[in-house]
Amino acid sequence: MTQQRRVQTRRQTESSPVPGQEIPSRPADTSISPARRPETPGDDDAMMQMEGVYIISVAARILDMHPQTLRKYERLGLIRPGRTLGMLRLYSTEDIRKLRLIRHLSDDMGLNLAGVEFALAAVQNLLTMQQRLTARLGPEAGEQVREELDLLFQSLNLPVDH
Amino acid sequence: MTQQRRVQTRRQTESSPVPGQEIPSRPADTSISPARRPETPGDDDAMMQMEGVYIISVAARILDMHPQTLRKYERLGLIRPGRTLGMLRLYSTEDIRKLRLIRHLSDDMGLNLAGVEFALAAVQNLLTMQQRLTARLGPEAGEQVREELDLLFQSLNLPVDH
DNA sequence: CATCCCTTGACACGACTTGTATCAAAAATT
DNA sequence: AATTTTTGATACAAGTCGTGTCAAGGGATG
Repeated sequence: MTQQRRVQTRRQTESSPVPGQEIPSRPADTSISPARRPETPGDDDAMMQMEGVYIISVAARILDMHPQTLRKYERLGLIRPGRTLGMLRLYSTEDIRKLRLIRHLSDDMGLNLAGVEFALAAVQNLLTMQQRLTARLGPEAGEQVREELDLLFQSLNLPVDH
Repeated sequence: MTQQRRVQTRRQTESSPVPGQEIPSRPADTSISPARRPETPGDDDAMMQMEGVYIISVAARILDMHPQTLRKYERLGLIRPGRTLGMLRLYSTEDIRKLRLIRHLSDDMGLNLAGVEFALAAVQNLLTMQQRLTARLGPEAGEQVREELDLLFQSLNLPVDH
């Protein structure tokens, strides 16, 4: 294989803020009005962690990705960040985590965006499958399923996400 | 979404044989000396079906793919066709099936080859996971796992293979 | 209200991917 | 032996994708 990856420094410089300076303790970070995102129906698995919410520039700096890349990912349906009243994108910690996975799939594993979409759907479906199986077979069998799924994720080079 | 697929007629014309003629009932099809492939160790799941073995030109015509594409797929490690004593590639029915899956992943779903590799590994690992779970939980639970896996494959647009 | 900073959407460019074409040399089949 | 096919390597055209750039508009602070 050795699928010749894109090896660029991933410097995002949209209106390059603070030239030779490291992240200046997040200026306009939490100063954004909440305006919680639509809150997808069956999504209380994560125990209500509303730690951080960032606008696109901050999220891009945290992830070291280009803001345009984040916008394109949204256009393609890979992520769905919340919006403020003024239509500004708001990236939750969950979105950040998902974006990290996307970056890993794309940069490290060489998948194109269609492949990323496939992989994300696969992970999602596998997790719900595990839940359904625990419901059908009971908690102890569900634990065995979870172990096997961990092995699966590991052998597929997917970070052991929750 | 709508990942703009390559829409070409997929006409392979390497030394264009039989210009305006349809497949002439497979001429040098089974007339190839066997020289069975290395037979991977844990691979007796398929019940010894050695139906057909084709050289690259025949395999390419059957699949309506370019011979160079098949060679490139082998160079990338996606398939491992057998070889005759003279190093000619021999494609088994299993290889043909796998190539159909690859074509579906690539053309219909828009995955690049890294994504195809990932998807193939995922399918393979899922099938072995199912076997391991049947071994750990018993045949009846294994059947439930198989049902859920079928649902999974279906929702991922993967043909319900075997 | 005015100014400044940031975001948005759209378009374009450069690097990379990928199927296909072409070639000479070797092998296979007649 | 002669002819056809395969093989390996190289090259090209079209598509993909991250990034840069631009004008226009919103939000926050004075």
